[in-house]
Amino acid sequence: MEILQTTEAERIHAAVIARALADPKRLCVVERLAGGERSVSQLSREVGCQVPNMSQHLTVLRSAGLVASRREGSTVFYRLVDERILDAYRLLQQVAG
Amino acid sequence: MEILQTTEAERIHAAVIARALADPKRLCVVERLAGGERSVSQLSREVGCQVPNMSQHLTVLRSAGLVASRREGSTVFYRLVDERILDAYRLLQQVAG
DNA sequence: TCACTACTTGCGCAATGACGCAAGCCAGCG
DNA sequence: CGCTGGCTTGCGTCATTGCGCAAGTAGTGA
Repeated sequence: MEILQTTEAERIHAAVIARALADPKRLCVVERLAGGERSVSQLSREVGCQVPNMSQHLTVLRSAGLVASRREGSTVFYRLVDERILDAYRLLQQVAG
Repeated sequence: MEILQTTEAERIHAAVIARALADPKRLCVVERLAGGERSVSQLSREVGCQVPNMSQHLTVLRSAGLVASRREGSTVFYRLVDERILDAYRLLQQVAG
């Protein structure tokens, strides 16, 4: 089965991804973005937190490379960068189940 | 594709799993355990940390339900509970790559 | 320019996490 | 018994995280 990675740098990078997914609200964001891009205010309403807090969560997700943003007028839309994030999330759920 | 989960409890549970994987040393432990069960002292040697520290990391992994332990004499062996953890880890690496 | 909306950033606080070190626990052995 | 090896637990410290609130920035339109 294996070929699990070797270098410390790779482990650190994977840990950053895991850390980004290690919060219920951020997982909720991922769920929403699975349905297409959303603005910050839209996400903060749907997830149920204040806009500054949502902005911070999105910063975490973006610096982990999981989401990207696009500006349209004064509105910023976020989207998932890689569909495999959803596969990873699903696996987490399965292991959790 | 979706049907990503709905309830807050499920998200919290998935977040606990992600948090358990959100540390390079714990990922290293997962890698080692992919090759079969290991004792605490063995893991602490291979991963490169002190035994008490390793014990704590293993506690985190166990309370997330990712590993289980077995006692043989005075030695405690840990093993992976679910092979899908490795799939999840591999996906994290792929997204990271 | 002014006002308004949308978002980001800074700050302070309480909570959590990782680590080292010391102490405790438990099984096996003399 | 005590002693030793293998683990766990407790404690103190320092860094990080999530959050609320206030302030700052940027685009839009009157």
